[in-house]
Order: sequence, then C-alpha cells, then structure tokens
Amino acid sequence: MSRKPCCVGEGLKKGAWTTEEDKQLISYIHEHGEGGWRDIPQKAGLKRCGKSCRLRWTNYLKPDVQRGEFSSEEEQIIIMLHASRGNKWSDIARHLPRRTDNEVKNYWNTHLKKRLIEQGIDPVTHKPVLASNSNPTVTTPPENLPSLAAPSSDDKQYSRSSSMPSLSRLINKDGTPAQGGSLSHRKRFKKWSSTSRLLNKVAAKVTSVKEILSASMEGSLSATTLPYASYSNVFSEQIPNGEDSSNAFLTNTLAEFDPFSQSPLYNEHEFSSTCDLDIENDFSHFLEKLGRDDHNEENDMNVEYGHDLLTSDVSQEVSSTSVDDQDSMLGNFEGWSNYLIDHADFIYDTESDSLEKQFM
DNA sequence: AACAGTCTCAACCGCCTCGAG
DNA sequence: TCTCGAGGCGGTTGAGACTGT
Repeated sequence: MSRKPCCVGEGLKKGAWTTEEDKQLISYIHEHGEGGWRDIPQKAGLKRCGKSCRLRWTNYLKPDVQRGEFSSEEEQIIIMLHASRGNKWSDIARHLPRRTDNEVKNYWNTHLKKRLIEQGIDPVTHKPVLASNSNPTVTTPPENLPSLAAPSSDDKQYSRSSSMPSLSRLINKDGTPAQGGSLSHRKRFKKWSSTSRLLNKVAAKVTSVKEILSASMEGSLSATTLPYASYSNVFSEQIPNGEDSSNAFLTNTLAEFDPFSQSPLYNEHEFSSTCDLDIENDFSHFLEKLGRDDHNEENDMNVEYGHDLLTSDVSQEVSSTSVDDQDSMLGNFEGWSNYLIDHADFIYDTESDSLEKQFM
C-alpha cells in the first residue's frame, strides 16, 4: 500500500508542451493505452508528472477531441445547462460530444459569460439584471449604446478569435459606439430592448413560482416526490378546501406563471383541467411553433436542438426530481429565458410585439 | 515602430471522491 | 474502518497574441 505520490520529483518540466513531448505521449498511449498515469512519464521518457500527462492527453491529444469554434447550438446547450446546473463543467461537457470540460469552461469564461453580461443577464442567476427595475423609462435605449444582439458574422472582425467583440472594443472611451452607431446598431438594439422587456416578465414569473415552491417546502411536503412533469401535487397539498378551489388556485397560479400561455403561438395547446405544467411538452411545443412559423434553416435547426434537449435530458431530470431539487428544476425555466435571448432577433421579428403586449 | 492595455486559453493548483489495500 | 493514492473537477494563472494609441 505504499504508493509513491504522483507529482513529486525533481526536474519535472512545467509549462507548454512541445511537439516532441506530444509525439512521445501519443506514441506511448497508442502502444500501451490510457491509464496508469503515474507511471506513464517515466515509461514514455517524459519529464512531466502523470497528472500533467493525463490533462494533456484528455484535453488536447485525444483523437476524438474537437477543437475550434463552438457552434451556436453548442453555445445554446452550454447556456441552458449552465442555467440549471451552474459551473458543473464536466457535466455540461458530457452533453457536448468531443468537447472537454476545460474547453467548455474556458469558452464560458471568455465568451458566453461576457455576452450575457453585455446583454444585461446575470451569468450566475441567468436572470435579466433589469428584472427588478419596473421603471419604464429605463427601457428606452440610449442612442449611443452598442448592439446587444448576438454577434453577426461581421462582428468577427473585432476579435482574433470567433468570439463576439468585447464591450471595451464596441464602446469608445467617451461612451460613443466604436462602430459608428449605424442604423443597424439601433435596429438591433431595438430588437434586443423589446425582447429584454419580455424576458423581465419571464424572470418575474420564475421568481414568483420559486417563492411558491419554497413555501410548499415547509412542513410535510419536503419528503414528497414530485410526479413526472407536473406541479399539481405540490400545490394541491397546500389547498385543503376541496378540489374545485384547488383547481382554481392552480389555474390562476400557473396561468400567471406560464409566460407563453397567452401567446398567439400557444393557442393550439391547452392546459388540462388539473392544470399540469408539462415541462417537456409546453416549451417544446412553443419551440416547434416557432420553427414552423419560420422557414429559416438555421432557426429550424436551433429549434430542433432545443426541442431535443428538453424532451430528452430535461424530461429525464424532471422525472426523477424531488421537491428538494426545486432550484435545479427551476433552472430549466431560467434556461428558457436564455434560449429566448439567443433567438432575440428571430423572436422579435416573429412574435415579440404581440407577446410583449400580453405582458406589459 | 514601440509601447501599453486587453484578451485568450493551455496549463497548473489544490481540493474532493472513490476505490484498493 | 481507516489510510492513501489515482483520477476527476473547478478555479486560477500567466505567456503569448492581438489591438489601440
């Protein structure tokens, strides 16, 4: 039982790996396979610790590791999963084939986090920062602000990588837009501004339901298992005055919560009499409608992605979710907000005017 | 051209979990 | 049951690349 420590030893090299070191490591692993990292440096003739070898292999040298630009679909998955799971990078990376946790983490920190901040979204809570501010005057965008929409392909000129330009590169020191405040900037800001007001409403609804669920946690409900894709048991436990009043309460509460129930896009779908909130179907239905109403190939693809995500992974998560896990479950709703953010232009062009009227 | 400021991401650090002994 | 090391994980760092002046 006397194992020697992995990373102690004199003369161990640190820092960037050379091509020669990479070749040595690849050659050794091809011949002997992965595992036994403690002994690999010595056997492969490397002056590195085993941990460093493992990291180099798993993150960069492994044949099935995909490097380079993240697709918009990958970005959406990262944002949605981060909303529900936080900084669980390995967990998030498992949903992105060929991506490593380190790469996802770096991409979040250098690109997605900044983008959310620039769009007025708290990257920790995934809620619009403006949500608590009900003063309507703040929704009027100043003319000299830069675009807050997701970067277009033209924006790539501002960065050496594929990321969106940073705020510092978009705003001059005097506060004027570095790119000249063109009409397109103002149009894009208007799109975002409209969508952000809608998102503020969504965030407020999420907060409301969170408070209700928190209240339901008190007492005997804490051990209750939440039935698959339905909140009805949680709420009905709180309502002792018979089924009718319970249903009325649920109807009012969930209709108040559900941000899409009154949308024109939503009218084909109705809640059941027990007012189940079907996490799997309600939002995916919404996405399907969006996709159907727009023939843009990219949007169709994105909608399909969102649908897959919700119908597979999230539904499994919900089906095994207890009331104690309400936070992670509600994170999925917050993820919906982020999905809307990523489709700000699209949603504005199709339905946000009518949606906005429903909530303002 | 030179310098300073900013950004990116590969790599490291330290803690945690799990399983073998 | 306890100890210890391997591997996993998330946070942080710093060298190099890039941009602005």
